[in-house]
Amino acid sequence: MAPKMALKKGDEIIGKRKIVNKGAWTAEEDTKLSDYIQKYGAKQWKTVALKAGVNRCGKSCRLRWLNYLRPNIKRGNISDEEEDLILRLHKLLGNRWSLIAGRLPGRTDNEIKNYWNSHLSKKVNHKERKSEFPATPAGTTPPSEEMREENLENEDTEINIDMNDLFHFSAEGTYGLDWIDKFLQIDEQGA
DNA sequence: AACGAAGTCAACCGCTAATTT
DNA sequence: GAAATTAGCGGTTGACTTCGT
Repeated sequence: MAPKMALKKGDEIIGKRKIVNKGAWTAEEDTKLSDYIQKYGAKQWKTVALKAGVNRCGKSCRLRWLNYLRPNIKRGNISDEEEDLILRLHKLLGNRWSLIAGRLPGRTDNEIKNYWNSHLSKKVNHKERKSEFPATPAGTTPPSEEMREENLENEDTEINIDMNDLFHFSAEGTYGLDWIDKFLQIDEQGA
């Protein structure tokens, strides 16, 4: 009698058969997937999933490879420059995480998204709330040093640019990211 | 030390767009 | 041109960790 296959939490089961693993990837699965992709390339994720021997769906393999296993990936320690770039690009593009990640070599859309949700969105909300309380009228308590610094920072990140121009520009040209470069150049000059 | 709340992040889900048949 | 398949994206979830009481 064949031994029962151990089920981990989250494994998907149809009937009495274990179909695909779910949840956190093990080191063994990572190795198998990396080895397969290095040999045969990262294309046709369904095939990769089947042949790499990881018992995962193609989607899961793709995500794991793109976000953690592929070469030249950077993890953690987002620098001030990167953070500044994320803030500016988000101001311009909104939640277009893959586009933003495309401007940050080695960073993934998932990491940028997580970083935004756990760090930057709070910062931005904090600043926005502060800016709802403008200059104190004469005779009342002047703004604190901290608040004045916040205001200066807000001025620094103010974007003095006609967005219609930018989108018109992007529509005229190719679908490349030249227009974002243009935007960033203008933004840097303004800062 | 124990517990709950809050924060973080890896992974999944559902949807759309792009590509293939 | 239509249908099926695959790839990619953004939102959300849930496990784990850290912090405060």
